[in-house]
Amino acid sequence: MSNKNVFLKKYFLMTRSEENYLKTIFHLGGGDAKSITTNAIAEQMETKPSSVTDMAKKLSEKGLVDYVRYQGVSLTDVGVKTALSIIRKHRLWEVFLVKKLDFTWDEVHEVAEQLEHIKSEKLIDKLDELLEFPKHDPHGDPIPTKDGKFQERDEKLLSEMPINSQGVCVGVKDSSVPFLKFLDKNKIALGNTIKVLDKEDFDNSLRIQMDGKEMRISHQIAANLYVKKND
Amino acid sequence: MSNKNVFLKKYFLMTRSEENYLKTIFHLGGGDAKSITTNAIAEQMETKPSSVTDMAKKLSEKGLVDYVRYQGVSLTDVGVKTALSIIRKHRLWEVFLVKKLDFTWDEVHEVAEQLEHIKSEKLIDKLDELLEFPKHDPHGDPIPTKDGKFQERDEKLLSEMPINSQGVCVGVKDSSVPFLKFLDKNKIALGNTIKVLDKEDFDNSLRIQMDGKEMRISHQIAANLYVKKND
DNA sequence: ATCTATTTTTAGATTTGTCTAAATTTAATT
DNA sequence: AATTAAATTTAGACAAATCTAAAAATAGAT
Repeated sequence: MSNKNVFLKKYFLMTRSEENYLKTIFHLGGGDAKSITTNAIAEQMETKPSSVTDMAKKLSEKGLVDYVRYQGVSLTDVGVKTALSIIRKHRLWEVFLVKKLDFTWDEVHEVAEQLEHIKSEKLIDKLDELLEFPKHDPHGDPIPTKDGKFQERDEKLLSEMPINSQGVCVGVKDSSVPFLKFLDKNKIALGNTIKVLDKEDFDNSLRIQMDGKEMRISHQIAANLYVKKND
Repeated sequence: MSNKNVFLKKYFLMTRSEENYLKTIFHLGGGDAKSITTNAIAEQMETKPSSVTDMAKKLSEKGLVDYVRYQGVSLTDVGVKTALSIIRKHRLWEVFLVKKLDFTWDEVHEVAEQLEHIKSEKLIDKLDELLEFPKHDPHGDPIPTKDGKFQERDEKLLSEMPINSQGVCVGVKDSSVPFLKFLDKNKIALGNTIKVLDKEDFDNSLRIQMDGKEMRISHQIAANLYVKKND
Protein backbone atom coordinates (compact mmCIF):
# COMPACT_ATOMS: atom_id res chain seq x y z
CA MET A 1 0.00 0.00 0.00
CA SER A 2 1.31 3.44 -0.92
CA ASN A 3 1.92 6.18 1.59
CA LYS A 4 -0.96 8.10 0.12
CA ASN A 5 -3.34 5.24 0.78
CA VAL A 6 -2.13 4.85 4.32
CA PHE A 7 -3.04 8.49 4.75
CA LEU A 8 -6.44 7.99 3.18
CA LYS A 9 -7.13 4.90 5.24
CA LYS A 10 -6.32 6.54 8.51
CA TYR A 11 -8.12 9.79 7.94
CA PHE A 12 -10.97 9.19 5.54
CA LEU A 13 -12.05 5.59 5.35
CA MET A 14 -14.57 4.94 8.04
CA THR A 15 -16.00 1.62 9.09
CA ARG A 16 -19.71 1.15 9.40
CA SER A 17 -19.36 1.00 13.16
CA GLU A 18 -17.40 4.25 13.33
CA GLU A 19 -20.04 5.95 11.19
CA ASN A 20 -22.81 4.73 13.48
CA TYR A 21 -21.03 6.08 16.53
CA LEU A 22 -20.54 9.50 14.93
CA LYS A 23 -24.18 9.66 13.93
CA THR A 24 -25.32 8.75 17.44
CA ILE A 25 -23.02 11.29 19.09
CA PHE A 26 -24.35 13.95 16.74
CA HIS A 27 -27.96 13.08 17.50
CA LEU A 28 -27.28 13.16 21.22
CA GLY A 29 -26.12 16.73 20.79
CA GLY A 30 -22.37 16.27 20.82
CA GLY A 31 -21.98 18.63 17.89
CA ASP A 32 -22.16 21.81 19.92
CA ALA A 33 -19.02 21.00 21.87
CA LYS A 34 -21.35 19.47 24.43
CA SER A 35 -19.74 16.42 25.94
CA ILE A 36 -21.75 13.22 25.63
CA THR A 37 -21.24 10.47 28.19
CA THR A 38 -20.25 6.96 27.24
CA ASN A 39 -23.30 5.71 29.11
CA ALA A 40 -25.66 7.82 27.01
CA ILE A 41 -24.07 6.56 23.80
CA ALA A 42 -24.14 2.96 25.00
CA GLU A 43 -27.81 3.20 25.91
CA GLN A 44 -28.75 4.79 22.59
CA MET A 45 -26.82 2.19 20.59
CA GLU A 46 -27.84 -0.75 22.75
CA THR A 47 -24.25 -1.63 23.45
CA LYS A 48 -22.01 -1.57 26.54
CA PRO A 49 -20.20 1.47 27.96
CA SER A 50 -16.88 -0.35 27.71
CA SER A 51 -17.36 -0.76 23.97
CA VAL A 52 -18.05 2.95 23.69
CA THR A 53 -14.84 3.74 25.55
CA ASP A 54 -12.86 1.69 23.05
CA MET A 55 -14.46 3.44 20.11
CA ALA A 56 -14.06 6.85 21.72
CA LYS A 57 -10.30 6.30 21.79
CA LYS A 58 -10.29 5.21 18.19
CA LEU A 59 -12.35 8.15 16.95
CA SER A 60 -10.24 10.49 19.04
CA GLU A 61 -7.06 9.20 17.41
CA LYS A 62 -8.64 9.84 14.03
CA GLY A 63 -9.45 13.39 15.00
CA LEU A 64 -13.20 12.94 14.77
CA VAL A 65 -14.04 13.47 18.44
CA ASP A 66 -12.50 15.13 21.44
CA TYR A 67 -12.33 12.61 24.21
CA VAL A 68 -11.31 13.18 27.81
CA ARG A 69 -11.26 10.15 30.07
CA TYR A 70 -14.25 10.05 32.42
CA GLN A 71 -15.63 13.23 30.79
CA GLY A 72 -17.22 11.95 27.58
CA VAL A 73 -16.85 12.87 23.93
CA SER A 74 -17.81 15.72 21.61
CA LEU A 75 -17.46 15.88 17.86
CA THR A 76 -14.66 17.91 16.30
CA ASP A 77 -15.43 20.06 13.25
CA VAL A 78 -14.37 17.17 11.04
CA GLY A 79 -16.54 14.85 13.10
CA VAL A 80 -19.59 17.08 12.68
CA LYS A 81 -19.02 17.30 8.94
CA THR A 82 -18.70 13.55 8.69
CA ALA A 83 -21.82 12.95 10.78
CA LEU A 84 -23.77 15.39 8.63
CA SER A 85 -22.72 13.65 5.44
CA ILE A 86 -24.00 10.33 6.82
CA ILE A 87 -27.26 11.93 7.95
CA ARG A 88 -27.57 13.52 4.52
CA LYS A 89 -27.24 10.13 2.88
CA HIS A 90 -29.71 8.52 5.27
CA ARG A 91 -32.37 11.14 4.64
CA LEU A 92 -31.89 11.28 0.88
CA TRP A 93 -32.29 7.51 0.71
CA GLU A 94 -35.46 7.79 2.78
CA VAL A 95 -36.87 10.27 0.28
CA PHE A 96 -35.90 7.93 -2.54
CA LEU A 97 -37.64 5.00 -0.92
CA VAL A 98 -40.88 6.94 -0.44
CA LYS A 99 -40.94 8.93 -3.68
CA LYS A 100 -39.58 6.38 -6.10
CA LEU A 101 -40.29 3.01 -4.54
CA ASP A 102 -43.57 3.67 -2.74
CA PHE A 103 -42.32 2.80 0.73
CA THR A 104 -44.38 4.16 3.60
CA TRP A 105 -42.73 6.51 6.08
CA ASP A 106 -42.63 3.85 8.75
CA GLU A 107 -40.74 1.42 6.52
CA VAL A 108 -37.82 3.55 5.39
CA HIS A 109 -35.62 3.84 8.45
CA GLU A 110 -34.33 0.29 8.59
CA VAL A 111 -33.32 0.17 4.94
CA ALA A 112 -31.82 3.68 5.03
CA GLU A 113 -29.66 2.53 7.95
CA GLN A 114 -27.99 0.19 5.51
CA LEU A 115 -27.94 2.47 2.48
CA GLU A 116 -26.37 5.38 4.38
CA HIS A 117 -23.06 3.50 4.49
CA ILE A 118 -22.65 3.12 0.73
CA LYS A 119 -19.51 4.94 -0.34
CA SER A 120 -19.84 6.95 -3.54
CA GLU A 121 -19.94 10.69 -3.74
CA LYS A 122 -21.31 10.58 -7.26
CA LEU A 123 -24.10 8.26 -6.19
CA ILE A 124 -25.39 10.64 -3.56
CA ASP A 125 -25.03 13.75 -5.72
CA LYS A 126 -26.97 12.11 -8.52
CA LEU A 127 -29.59 10.78 -6.15
CA ASP A 128 -30.05 14.30 -4.79
CA GLU A 129 -30.56 15.49 -8.37
CA LEU A 130 -33.00 12.70 -9.22
CA LEU A 131 -35.08 13.64 -6.20
CA GLU A 132 -34.91 17.31 -7.16
CA PHE A 133 -32.88 18.41 -4.16
CA PRO A 134 -35.38 17.71 -1.40
CA LYS A 135 -35.11 19.86 1.72
CA HIS A 136 -36.72 17.40 4.13
CA ASP A 137 -37.03 13.67 4.58
CA PRO A 138 -40.38 11.84 4.86
CA HIS A 139 -40.56 12.60 8.59
CA GLY A 140 -39.93 16.30 8.04
CA ASP A 141 -36.32 16.24 9.20
CA PRO A 142 -34.08 18.64 7.28
CA ILE A 143 -31.57 17.22 4.80
CA PRO A 144 -28.12 18.78 5.21
CA THR A 145 -26.63 20.26 2.05
CA LYS A 146 -23.49 18.83 0.48
CA ASP A 147 -21.36 21.30 2.42
CA GLY A 148 -23.01 20.38 5.69
CA LYS A 149 -25.50 23.19 6.14
CA PHE A 150 -28.94 22.70 7.65
CA GLN A 151 -31.81 25.02 7.09
CA GLU A 152 -33.46 25.31 10.46
CA ARG A 153 -37.19 25.72 10.32
CA ASP A 154 -39.33 28.05 12.26
CA GLU A 155 -41.32 25.25 13.81
CA LYS A 156 -42.67 24.44 17.23
CA LEU A 157 -44.32 21.49 18.89
CA LEU A 158 -48.08 21.35 18.54
CA SER A 159 -48.27 21.05 22.33
CA GLU A 160 -46.70 24.50 22.64
CA MET A 161 -49.11 26.28 20.32
CA PRO A 162 -51.53 28.73 21.95
CA ILE A 163 -55.26 28.23 21.72
CA ASN A 164 -56.78 29.48 18.46
CA SER A 165 -53.43 29.52 16.65
CA GLN A 166 -53.02 27.34 13.62
CA GLY A 167 -50.23 25.93 11.50
CA VAL A 168 -49.11 23.29 9.05
CA CYS A 169 -47.85 19.96 10.29
CA VAL A 170 -44.23 19.76 9.06
CA GLY A 171 -42.56 17.01 11.01
CA VAL A 172 -42.51 14.39 13.72
CA LYS A 173 -40.25 14.38 16.75
CA ASP A 174 -40.72 10.68 17.41
CA SER A 175 -40.35 8.69 14.21
CA SER A 176 -40.88 5.26 15.70
CA VAL A 177 -42.98 2.82 13.73
CA PRO A 178 -45.85 2.71 16.27
CA PHE A 179 -46.19 6.49 16.33
CA LEU A 180 -46.11 6.78 12.54
CA LYS A 181 -48.71 4.04 12.19
CA PHE A 182 -50.86 5.81 14.76
CA LEU A 183 -50.69 9.02 12.73
CA ASP A 184 -51.62 7.17 9.54
CA LYS A 185 -54.56 5.54 11.25
CA ASN A 186 -55.81 8.92 12.39
CA LYS A 187 -55.16 10.55 9.03
CA ILE A 188 -52.63 12.94 10.48
CA ALA A 189 -50.07 13.63 7.76
CA LEU A 190 -47.37 16.19 7.03
CA GLY A 191 -48.88 19.11 5.16
CA ASN A 192 -52.15 19.06 7.06
CA THR A 193 -53.33 22.33 8.56
CA ILE A 194 -54.11 22.06 12.24
CA LYS A 195 -55.88 24.58 14.45
CA VAL A 196 -55.75 24.37 18.23
CA LEU A 197 -59.35 24.78 19.48
CA ASP A 198 -58.96 24.04 23.16
CA LYS A 199 -56.63 22.64 25.79
CA GLU A 200 -57.69 20.45 28.65
CA ASP A 201 -55.91 21.48 31.83
CA PHE A 202 -56.47 18.14 33.49
CA ASP A 203 -54.41 15.96 31.12
CA ASN A 204 -53.02 18.53 28.66
CA SER A 205 -54.92 16.93 25.80
CA LEU A 206 -55.89 19.12 22.85
CA ARG A 207 -59.03 19.59 20.84
CA ILE A 208 -57.94 20.38 17.30
CA GLN A 209 -59.46 21.01 13.93
CA MET A 210 -57.82 19.32 10.96
CA ASP A 211 -59.18 19.30 7.40
CA GLY A 212 -62.51 20.56 8.66
CA LYS A 213 -62.88 17.75 11.19
CA GLU A 214 -62.56 18.10 14.91
CA MET A 215 -60.65 15.62 17.04
CA ARG A 216 -59.05 15.22 20.43
CA ILE A 217 -55.40 14.21 20.77
CA SER A 218 -53.37 13.42 23.85
CA HIS A 219 -50.51 15.53 25.08
CA GLN A 220 -48.09 12.77 24.15
CA ILE A 221 -49.13 12.98 20.51
CA ALA A 222 -49.10 16.77 20.43
CA ALA A 223 -45.64 16.83 21.98
CA ASN A 224 -44.29 14.81 19.06
CA LEU A 225 -45.70 16.80 16.16
CA TYR A 226 -43.87 19.79 14.71
CA VAL A 227 -46.04 22.56 13.34
CA LYS A 228 -45.06 25.58 11.30
CA LYS A 229 -47.12 28.40 12.70
CA ASN A 230 -49.12 30.57 10.36
CA ASP A 231 -48.55 34.07 11.69
CA MET B 1 -32.51 -14.20 21.27
CA SER B 2 -35.43 -16.49 20.50
CA ASN B 3 -35.07 -19.95 19.05
CA LYS B 4 -36.62 -18.75 15.86
CA ASN B 5 -33.95 -16.12 15.44
CA VAL B 6 -31.18 -18.61 16.07
CA PHE B 7 -32.60 -20.58 13.22
CA LEU B 8 -32.78 -17.52 11.00
CA LYS B 9 -29.29 -16.46 11.89
CA LYS B 10 -27.75 -19.77 11.11
CA TYR B 11 -29.56 -20.48 7.90
CA PHE B 12 -30.48 -17.19 6.30
CA LEU B 13 -28.41 -14.30 7.53
CA MET B 14 -25.30 -14.09 5.45
CA THR B 15 -22.31 -11.87 6.04
CA ARG B 16 -20.96 -9.72 3.24
CA SER B 17 -17.94 -11.98 3.03
CA GLU B 18 -20.03 -15.14 2.71
CA GLU B 19 -22.06 -13.53 -0.04
CA ASN B 20 -18.93 -12.56 -1.93
CA TYR B 21 -17.61 -16.10 -1.75
CA LEU B 22 -20.88 -17.55 -3.06
CA LYS B 23 -20.91 -15.10 -5.93
CA THR B 24 -17.34 -15.92 -6.87
CA ILE B 25 -17.93 -19.67 -6.73
CA PHE B 26 -20.96 -19.24 -8.96
CA HIS B 27 -19.03 -17.18 -11.50
CA LEU B 28 -16.22 -19.72 -11.56
CA GLY B 29 -18.78 -22.31 -12.61
CA GLY B 30 -19.39 -24.08 -9.32
CA GLY B 31 -23.13 -24.06 -9.90
CA ASP B 32 -23.16 -27.08 -12.17
CA ALA B 33 -21.88 -29.42 -9.48
CA LYS B 34 -18.43 -28.66 -10.89
CA SER B 35 -15.94 -28.52 -8.08
CA ILE B 36 -13.97 -25.29 -7.82
CA THR B 37 -10.53 -25.35 -6.22
CA THR B 38 -9.62 -23.20 -3.25
CA ASN B 39 -6.73 -21.83 -5.27
CA ALA B 40 -9.01 -20.65 -8.07
CA ILE B 41 -11.28 -18.90 -5.60
CA ALA B 42 -8.34 -17.34 -3.77
CA GLU B 43 -6.89 -16.01 -7.00
CA GLN B 44 -10.21 -14.58 -8.17
CA MET B 45 -10.87 -12.89 -4.85
CA GLU B 46 -7.28 -11.77 -4.30
CA THR B 47 -7.06 -13.58 -1.01
CA LYS B 48 -5.12 -16.59 0.30
CA PRO B 49 -6.07 -20.26 -0.18
CA SER B 50 -6.05 -20.79 3.57
CA SER B 51 -8.71 -18.15 3.98
CA VAL B 52 -10.80 -19.89 1.36
CA THR B 53 -10.50 -23.19 3.20
CA ASP B 54 -11.86 -21.58 6.35
CA MET B 55 -14.80 -20.09 4.50
CA ALA B 56 -15.45 -23.36 2.63
CA LYS B 57 -15.97 -25.10 5.97
CA LYS B 58 -18.27 -22.35 7.16
CA LEU B 59 -20.40 -22.33 4.01
CA SER B 60 -20.48 -26.10 4.04
CA GLU B 61 -21.83 -26.12 7.60
CA LYS B 62 -24.53 -23.73 6.48
CA GLY B 63 -25.50 -26.02 3.65
CA LEU B 64 -24.57 -23.57 0.91
CA VAL B 65 -21.71 -25.53 -0.62
CA ASP B 66 -20.55 -29.10 -0.81
CA TYR B 67 -16.97 -29.24 0.33
CA VAL B 68 -14.62 -32.20 0.26
CA ARG B 69 -11.15 -31.66 1.69
CA TYR B 70 -8.51 -31.32 -1.02
CA GLN B 71 -11.24 -31.57 -3.68
CA GLY B 72 -12.78 -28.08 -3.73
CA VAL B 73 -16.30 -26.76 -3.41
CA SER B 74 -19.49 -26.66 -5.44
CA LEU B 75 -22.70 -24.83 -4.68
CA THR B 76 -25.70 -26.71 -3.34
CA ASP B 77 -29.14 -25.86 -4.71
CA VAL B 78 -29.62 -23.41 -1.87
CA GLY B 79 -26.17 -21.99 -2.61
CA VAL B 80 -27.03 -21.45 -6.28
CA LYS B 81 -30.29 -19.76 -5.36
CA THR B 82 -28.53 -17.49 -2.91
CA ALA B 83 -25.80 -16.61 -5.41
CA LEU B 84 -28.41 -15.80 -8.04
CA SER B 85 -30.27 -13.50 -5.70
CA ILE B 86 -27.06 -11.55 -5.06
CA ILE B 87 -26.28 -11.39 -8.77
CA ARG B 88 -29.85 -10.25 -9.40
CA LYS B 89 -29.40 -7.42 -6.93
CA HIS B 90 -26.03 -6.43 -8.37
CA ARG B 91 -27.36 -6.22 -11.90
CA LEU B 92 -30.57 -4.42 -11.01
CA TRP B 93 -28.56 -1.80 -9.16
CA GLU B 94 -26.32 -1.42 -12.21
CA VAL B 95 -29.36 -0.74 -14.36
CA PHE B 96 -30.61 1.77 -11.81
CA LEU B 97 -27.30 3.60 -11.78
CA VAL B 98 -27.23 3.91 -15.56
CA LYS B 99 -30.91 4.55 -16.25
CA LYS B 100 -31.80 6.76 -13.31
CA LEU B 101 -28.54 8.33 -12.18
CA ASP B 102 -26.68 8.71 -15.50
CA PHE B 103 -23.71 6.59 -14.54
CA THR B 104 -21.64 5.25 -17.44
CA TRP B 105 -21.31 1.50 -17.85
CA ASP B 106 -17.71 1.56 -16.66
CA GLU B 107 -18.64 3.28 -13.37
CA VAL B 108 -21.37 0.99 -12.09
CA HIS B 109 -19.57 -2.13 -10.97
CA GLU B 110 -17.80 -0.74 -7.92
CA VAL B 111 -20.92 0.87 -6.47
CA ALA B 112 -23.09 -2.16 -7.28
CA GLU B 113 -20.61 -4.32 -5.34
CA GLN B 114 -21.69 -2.39 -2.27
CA LEU B 115 -25.39 -2.10 -3.06
CA GLU B 116 -25.81 -5.82 -3.75
CA HIS B 117 -25.44 -6.53 -0.02
CA ILE B 118 -28.36 -4.38 1.12
CA LYS B 119 -30.93 -6.62 2.77
CA SER B 120 -34.53 -5.84 1.88
CA GLU B 121 -36.72 -7.95 -0.31
CA LYS B 122 -39.19 -5.15 -0.79
CA LEU B 123 -36.42 -2.81 -1.89
CA ILE B 124 -35.29 -5.05 -4.70
CA ASP B 125 -38.81 -5.92 -5.84
CA LYS B 126 -39.75 -2.26 -6.02
CA LEU B 127 -36.50 -1.38 -7.76
CA ASP B 128 -37.23 -4.05 -10.35
CA GLU B 129 -40.64 -2.49 -10.87
CA LEU B 130 -39.25 1.06 -11.11
CA LEU B 131 -36.84 -0.11 -13.81
CA GLU B 132 -39.67 -1.90 -15.63
CA PHE B 133 -38.31 -5.40 -15.08
CA PRO B 134 -35.12 -5.17 -17.13
CA LYS B 135 -33.82 -8.40 -18.64
CA HIS B 136 -30.18 -7.39 -18.91
CA ASP B 137 -27.71 -5.18 -17.10
CA PRO B 138 -25.73 -2.38 -18.80
CA HIS B 139 -23.08 -4.88 -19.96
CA GLY B 140 -25.67 -7.17 -21.48
CA ASP B 141 -25.54 -9.77 -18.72
CA PRO B 142 -28.90 -11.39 -17.99
CA ILE B 143 -30.71 -10.48 -14.77
CA PRO B 144 -32.03 -13.56 -12.94
CA THR B 145 -35.71 -13.46 -12.08
CA LYS B 146 -36.92 -13.42 -8.51
CA ASP B 147 -37.21 -17.20 -8.50
CA GLY B 148 -33.69 -17.60 -9.84
CA LYS B 149 -34.28 -18.23 -13.51
CA PHE B 150 -32.00 -16.91 -16.23
CA GLN B 151 -33.02 -16.42 -19.78
CA GLU B 152 -30.07 -17.63 -21.79
CA ARG B 153 -29.57 -15.75 -24.99
CA ASP B 154 -28.75 -17.13 -28.37
CA GLU B 155 -25.53 -15.20 -28.60
CA LYS B 156 -22.00 -15.87 -29.76
CA LEU B 157 -18.69 -14.10 -29.67
CA LEU B 158 -18.03 -11.74 -32.56
CA SER B 159 -14.75 -13.59 -33.12
CA GLU B 160 -16.72 -16.76 -33.89
CA MET B 161 -19.02 -15.22 -36.49
CA PRO B 162 -18.45 -16.31 -40.09
CA ILE B 163 -17.50 -13.81 -42.78
CA ASN B 164 -20.48 -11.92 -44.21
CA SER B 165 -22.72 -12.76 -41.26
CA GLN B 166 -24.13 -9.96 -39.20
CA GLY B 167 -25.73 -9.41 -35.84
CA VAL B 168 -26.53 -7.00 -33.04
CA CYS B 169 -24.03 -6.36 -30.30
CA VAL B 170 -25.73 -7.51 -27.09
CA GLY B 171 -23.04 -7.85 -24.46
CA VAL B 172 -19.43 -7.79 -23.35
CA LYS B 173 -17.49 -10.74 -21.98
CA ASP B 174 -14.85 -8.57 -20.37
CA SER B 175 -16.46 -5.75 -18.44
CA SER B 176 -13.26 -4.19 -17.14
CA VAL B 177 -13.07 -0.41 -17.12
CA PRO B 178 -10.29 -0.20 -19.77
CA PHE B 179 -12.22 -2.40 -22.20
CA LEU B 180 -15.47 -0.47 -21.71
CA LYS B 181 -13.67 2.84 -22.16
CA PHE B 182 -12.06 1.50 -25.32
CA LEU B 183 -15.47 0.57 -26.70
CA ASP B 184 -16.84 4.03 -25.90
CA LYS B 185 -13.90 5.69 -27.61
CA ASN B 186 -14.53 3.63 -30.71
CA LYS B 187 -18.29 4.17 -30.61
CA ILE B 188 -18.98 0.49 -30.15
CA ALA B 189 -22.15 0.20 -28.06
CA LEU B 190 -24.73 -2.45 -27.26
CA GLY B 191 -27.47 -2.36 -29.86
CA ASN B 192 -25.16 -1.61 -32.76
CA THR B 193 -25.44 -3.83 -35.81
CA ILE B 194 -22.13 -5.32 -36.85
CA LYS B 195 -21.28 -7.13 -40.05
CA VAL B 196 -18.12 -9.20 -40.44
CA LEU B 197 -16.53 -8.21 -43.72
CA ASP B 198 -13.23 -10.03 -43.55
CA LYS B 199 -10.89 -11.95 -41.26
CA GLU B 200 -7.11 -11.62 -41.32
CA ASP B 201 -5.51 -15.05 -40.98
CA PHE B 202 -2.24 -13.62 -39.76
CA ASP B 203 -3.48 -12.05 -36.48
CA ASN B 204 -7.16 -13.01 -36.48
CA SER B 205 -8.18 -9.36 -36.67
CA LEU B 206 -11.53 -8.52 -38.23
CA ARG B 207 -12.69 -5.97 -40.72
CA ILE B 208 -16.23 -5.03 -39.75
CA GLN B 209 -18.97 -2.68 -40.80
CA MET B 210 -20.86 -0.85 -38.07
CA ASP B 211 -23.43 1.91 -38.58
CA GLY B 212 -22.31 2.24 -42.19
CA LYS B 213 -18.66 2.77 -41.25
CA GLU B 214 -15.89 0.26 -41.79
CA MET B 215 -13.28 -0.45 -39.15
CA ARG B 216 -10.68 -2.99 -38.13
CA ILE B 217 -10.70 -4.58 -34.70
CA SER B 218 -8.23 -6.95 -33.09
CA HIS B 219 -9.04 -10.52 -32.18
CA GLN B 220 -8.85 -9.63 -28.52
CA ILE B 221 -11.66 -7.13 -28.93
CA ALA B 222 -13.81 -9.44 -31.05
CA ALA B 223 -13.36 -12.26 -28.55
CA ASN B 224 -14.94 -10.09 -25.84
CA LEU B 225 -18.06 -8.92 -27.67
CA TYR B 226 -21.26 -10.94 -27.69
CA VAL B 227 -23.39 -10.70 -30.81
CA LYS B 228 -26.89 -11.91 -31.44
CA LYS B 229 -26.79 -13.31 -34.89
CA ASN B 230 -29.40 -12.23 -37.43
CA ASP B 231 -30.35 -15.46 -39.14
C1' DA C 1 5.35 -47.69 -7.62
C1' DT C 2 7.95 -44.04 -5.91
C1' DC C 3 9.32 -39.51 -5.81
C1' DT C 4 8.68 -34.76 -6.15
C1' DA C 5 6.34 -30.47 -7.10
C1' DT C 6 2.17 -28.39 -6.33
C1' DT C 7 -1.95 -27.74 -3.97
C1' DT C 8 -4.42 -27.64 0.15
C1' DT C 9 -5.02 -27.70 4.95
C1' DT C 10 -3.78 -26.87 9.73
C1' DA C 11 -2.00 -24.25 13.50
C1' DG C 12 -1.22 -20.16 15.43
C1' DA C 13 -1.26 -15.04 15.10
C1' DT C 14 -3.63 -10.47 13.99
C1' DT C 15 -7.32 -6.92 13.62
C1' DT C 16 -11.89 -5.15 14.56
C1' DG C 17 -15.56 -4.78 17.39
C1' DT C 18 -17.63 -6.56 20.93
C1' DC C 19 -18.37 -8.54 25.78
C1' DT C 20 -17.83 -9.46 31.17
C1' DA C 21 -15.83 -8.64 35.41
C1' DA C 22 -12.79 -6.08 38.11
C1' DA C 23 -10.61 -1.76 39.13
C1' DT C 24 -10.68 3.14 39.08
C1' DT C 25 -12.51 7.75 39.04
C1' DT C 26 -16.07 11.00 39.74
C1' DA C 27 -19.82 13.04 42.07
C1' DA C 28 -23.11 13.27 45.69
C1' DT C 29 -24.01 13.16 50.64
C1' DT C 30 -23.20 13.45 54.95
C1' DA D 1 -13.20 15.88 54.34
C1' DA D 2 -14.53 11.23 54.25
C1' DT D 3 -17.64 7.93 52.53
C1' DT D 4 -20.37 5.75 49.26
C1' DA D 5 -22.95 5.13 44.99
C1' DA D 6 -22.72 5.59 40.22
C1' DA D 7 -20.25 6.08 36.07
C1' DT D 8 -16.28 4.91 33.48
C1' DT D 9 -12.23 2.56 32.21
C1' DT D 10 -9.09 -1.34 32.08
C1' DA D 11 -7.90 -6.06 31.46
C1' DG D 12 -8.73 -10.11 29.46
C1' DA D 13 -11.71 -12.98 26.45
C1' DC D 14 -14.25 -14.06 22.20
C1' DA D 15 -16.00 -14.36 17.25
C1' DA D 16 -15.23 -13.19 12.44
C1' DA D 17 -12.20 -12.88 8.79
C1' DT D 18 -7.99 -12.70 7.54
C1' DC D 19 -2.78 -13.82 7.27
C1' DT D 20 1.93 -16.59 7.48
C1' DA D 21 4.46 -20.64 8.00
C1' DA D 22 4.54 -25.41 8.54
C1' DA D 23 2.43 -29.91 7.69
C1' DA D 24 -0.26 -33.00 4.89
C1' DA D 25 -2.35 -34.72 0.72
C1' DT D 26 -2.66 -35.02 -4.21
C1' DA D 27 -1.22 -35.54 -8.88
C1' DG D 28 2.20 -35.84 -12.43
C1' DA D 29 6.53 -37.79 -14.02
C1' DT D 30 9.77 -41.02 -14.15
